[in-house]
Amino acid sequence: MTNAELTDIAKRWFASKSWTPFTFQQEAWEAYLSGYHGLVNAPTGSGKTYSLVMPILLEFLNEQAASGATKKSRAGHGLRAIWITPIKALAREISNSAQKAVDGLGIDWHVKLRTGDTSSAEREKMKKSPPEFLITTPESLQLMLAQKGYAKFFENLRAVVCDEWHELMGSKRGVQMELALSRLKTVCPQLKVWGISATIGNMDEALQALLGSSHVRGKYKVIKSDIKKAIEVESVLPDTVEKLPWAGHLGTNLIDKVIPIIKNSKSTLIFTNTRSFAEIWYQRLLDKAPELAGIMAMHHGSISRELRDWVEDALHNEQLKAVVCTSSLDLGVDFRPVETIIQIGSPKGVARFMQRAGRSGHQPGALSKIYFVPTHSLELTEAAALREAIAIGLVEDRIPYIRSFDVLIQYLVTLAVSDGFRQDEIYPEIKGTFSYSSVTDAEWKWLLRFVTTGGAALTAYDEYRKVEIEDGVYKVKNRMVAMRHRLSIGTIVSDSSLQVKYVSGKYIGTIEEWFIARLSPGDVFWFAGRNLELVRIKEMVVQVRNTKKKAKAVPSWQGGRMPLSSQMSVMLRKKLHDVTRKGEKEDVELNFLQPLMDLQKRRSHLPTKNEFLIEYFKSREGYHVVMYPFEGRAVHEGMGALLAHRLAQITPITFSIAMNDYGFELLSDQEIPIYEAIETDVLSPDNLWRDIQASINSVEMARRRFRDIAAISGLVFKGYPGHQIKDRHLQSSSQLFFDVFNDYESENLLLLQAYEEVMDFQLEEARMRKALERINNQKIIITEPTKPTPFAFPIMVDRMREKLSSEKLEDRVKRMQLQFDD
DNA sequence: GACCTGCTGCGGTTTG
Repeated sequence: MTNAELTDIAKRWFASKSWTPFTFQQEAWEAYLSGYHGLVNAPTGSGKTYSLVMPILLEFLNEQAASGATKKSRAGHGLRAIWITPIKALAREISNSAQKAVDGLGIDWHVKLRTGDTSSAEREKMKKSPPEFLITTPESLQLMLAQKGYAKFFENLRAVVCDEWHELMGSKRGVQMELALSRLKTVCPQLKVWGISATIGNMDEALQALLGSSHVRGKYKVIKSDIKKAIEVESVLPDTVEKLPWAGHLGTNLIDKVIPIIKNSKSTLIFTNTRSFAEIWYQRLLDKAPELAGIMAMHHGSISRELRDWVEDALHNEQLKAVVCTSSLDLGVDFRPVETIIQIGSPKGVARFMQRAGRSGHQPGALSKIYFVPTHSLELTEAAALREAIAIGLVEDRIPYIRSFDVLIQYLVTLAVSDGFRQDEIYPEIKGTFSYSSVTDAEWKWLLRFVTTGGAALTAYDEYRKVEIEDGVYKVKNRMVAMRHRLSIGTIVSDSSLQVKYVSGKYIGTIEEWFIARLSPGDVFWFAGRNLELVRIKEMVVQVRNTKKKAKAVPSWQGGRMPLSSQMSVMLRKKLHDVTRKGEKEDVELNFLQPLMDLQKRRSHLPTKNEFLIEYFKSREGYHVVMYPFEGRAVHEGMGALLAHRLAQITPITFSIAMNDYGFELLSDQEIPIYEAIETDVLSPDNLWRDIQASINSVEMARRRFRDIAAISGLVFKGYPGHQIKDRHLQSSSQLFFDVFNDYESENLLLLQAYEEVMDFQLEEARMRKALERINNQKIIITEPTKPTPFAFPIMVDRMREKLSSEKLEDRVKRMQLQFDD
C-alpha cells in the first residue's frame, strides 16, 4: 500500500464519522508516513490528536500488509507508540480518541493508560505484555526507564508523540522528556519523534528542543494548522472613569457590570489570577446574585480533585451556569465549550489570554468572545494591548531550560537504577539533546563523580555514594537507594500544605500552614465556596465543619509571581505611545482613559515611545524617585536594586524599593541625587552582572532557589507517600547543602545552577539588559510633580499595603485620593 | 465592614 492509499483509508474513515479531516491533518499523515519527524502546530479543539494517531495506525497497517500477515490473534505486537501528555485528565481523553480510531480502522491493538493512578497489578501486567499504544506522562515514562529490562520493553517502539509540547518545553518536565527521548532514540533506531504544540513565539526552538541535534541529520517537518480563530475582546467599563480605582487588584467594584453578563449567557467561565480572588469573587457574586446559588461553582488547584471533577462534569452536562476559576481550567482538557469568558484583571500574557478566550466558541471558525474586567484604571491599557497583540499574532516564547544539572543527575541515577549505564554510551546521547549540548567533558566527569561519590564536599558520607561502577557499568546496587529514587522521580516540587477535611473525613482541599496558624478553633473561614468552622488541627489535617456563621478570613496561597510578559510590555508601551497622539483612538479603552491620561500629563508627563519618564518628588514620607520601564515586576525588582546600589555609590543613601508591573519606586528620607545620577549613566547596561550581584542578596536568593534543585537532584529525600517531610525540614536540609557547597565546593554544578536560575528566572537578566539598552536610547524626561500622578499611585499603594494594616491603608488611600482633584 | 495578588502540573514503599 502506498501512503496515498493509506491516507485514503483514513479519509474514508473520517467521512463515515461525518468529520472532514483538515489539510493540516492530511499533511501530518503524509509527512509521518514518509518517515519524517516533526511538530504539528495546531490549537486545542482542532482534532490535532487524529493528525498523529491516524498515521501511527496506518503505518502499522502498511507493515502488516507488506509482511503478508493476515488477521493475527490479538496483540503481541509489543509497544508501538507512546503518547505523552502533561496532564492525567488529558491522557484519559486521548485514550478515548485513540481507542475510537483503533476500533474505527479495525486494528488489533490495545490502548492503555499508564499514570500514577494505574494500579500496581495493572502495571505488572503491562510489563509482561505491553499494550501497543500507551498514553502516559513524562514522569511515568521516566519510571519505565527505571525498570529492569526497559530496552526490551521499548524495542518495538515506532513513535513517541509529545502532546502540548509548548507546555512541557518551558519547564524541567520538558528537559525530562528530552532525556528520555535521547535514550529511546538509541534503544529503537527506527523511532519517529513528533510533537504537538499550540502557537508560541519560538516555534523553531520548540522543534530543536524536541528533536535535539539529531534533527540536523534526520528529516523533519513543521505542519501548521490552517485553522484561524477570531477573538473579540470587550472591556467591561464603569459609567465614568472616576468609578475605577487608581490602584488595586481585586476588581469587585465592577461586579454589578459583571452579573448581567453572566445572567445573559448560558454558561460563563470567570478567570481570576489567584485562588484567593476566585474565592472572594465567588462569595461576592453569591451575595449580589443569590439566585446563582446551585448553578455556580468554583475551581482552583487547592480544591480536591474530587470536587474539581464534579465541577468539570457538571459544566460538561450543562448543569452549571458559571464557574469562577484560576488557570486550573485553562489547561488542555477539552470539555464542552462555554458561551462566555470573563477575565478579571490582567492575564499578564497574550498566550494565556488567547487560551482562555478559546474556551468559548470552540468549533473551528466560531468567534471566541472574552470580557476584560480591569481592577484599576491603568490596567485598561492592557486590554487594548492584548487586542492588538492578538491581531498581529504576537505571542510569548517558551524558553527551554538548559543545563539543569539537577534533572540530569536524577536521570543518570534512574538509568543506574534499572540496567545501569556505560558512560561512553550515554555521554553522546546527553550531548545530543538541546538542553545539554554545551556540557563539557569536565562537567560530565564532575557529574559522574557526583553520583558515585557525592562530589568533593560529600565524599565522606556513604549516603551520597549512590551509584557504583562495576565492569565499567554505572549501577545502583543498594535496594534502599533504588527504592527511594523511584519514589522521588519527577521535577515538580510541591510545597507541603495541610489537608482540609470535614470531621467526618471527607477531603475538601489543601491550605497553607501560615494561614491556618492565625486562626483558633471556632474561627470561621471561607474555602472552596463554603463557610467552614475550624474544629481542630490533627496530624497535618485541618478538621472543619459547615457553619452558618460568617467567615472572617479567606485563605490565600503563596504561589509564583507572574510578571507581565515581554510581549505584553512591548504592546503596552505602544498603546501608551498611542495615547500621546492627538485625536480619537481606535481602542475604546484609550478614549475612556483620556481624562486620566490628561491628568498624568498635567501633573507630570506622558512619555512617547522615544522617551523614558522619571518622576522625582517629595512627600510626607520622604523623597521619591519613580521610573516606568513597563517591563514587569521581575525586571523592576532587579532594576530597583541596581539603581539603589549605583546611587549609593554617588552618596551614602538607603532606600526602600517598591515595584509593580509598570514601574518601580525608590524612597529615601534624604534628597536623591537623581540629576547627577542620570548624568553619570546610572541606567547603563555596562557591568550589569557585577552590579546586580553587588546590589541584591544573591546568596539568599540562590539559597531559596536551591530547595527545588536539592529535591530534584535527590540530595534531600521528600519522604514516603503519605508521610511527606515537613516544608521547614526540607528547606533547612537543602540550605545545609547549599552552605556546605558554597563554603567548600564553589565549583559544584548544582550550586552554580542555583545562581544561574536566580539571574535567568527571578531577575530576568537578559530582559533587564535589553530594557536598559532601550532606555539608553530614549530621551530621559525628569519631572517634579507636586501631587501623586496616576502612574505613581498604584506603586505607592502597593508599598504601603505591605507595611500597613488594611484599615490604615484605606485611610491613607482616601487621603491621597483627596489630593487628586485639581 | 472593607480590604485583600501571586497559577499549573506528577509521582509514590516490590523482586530474584
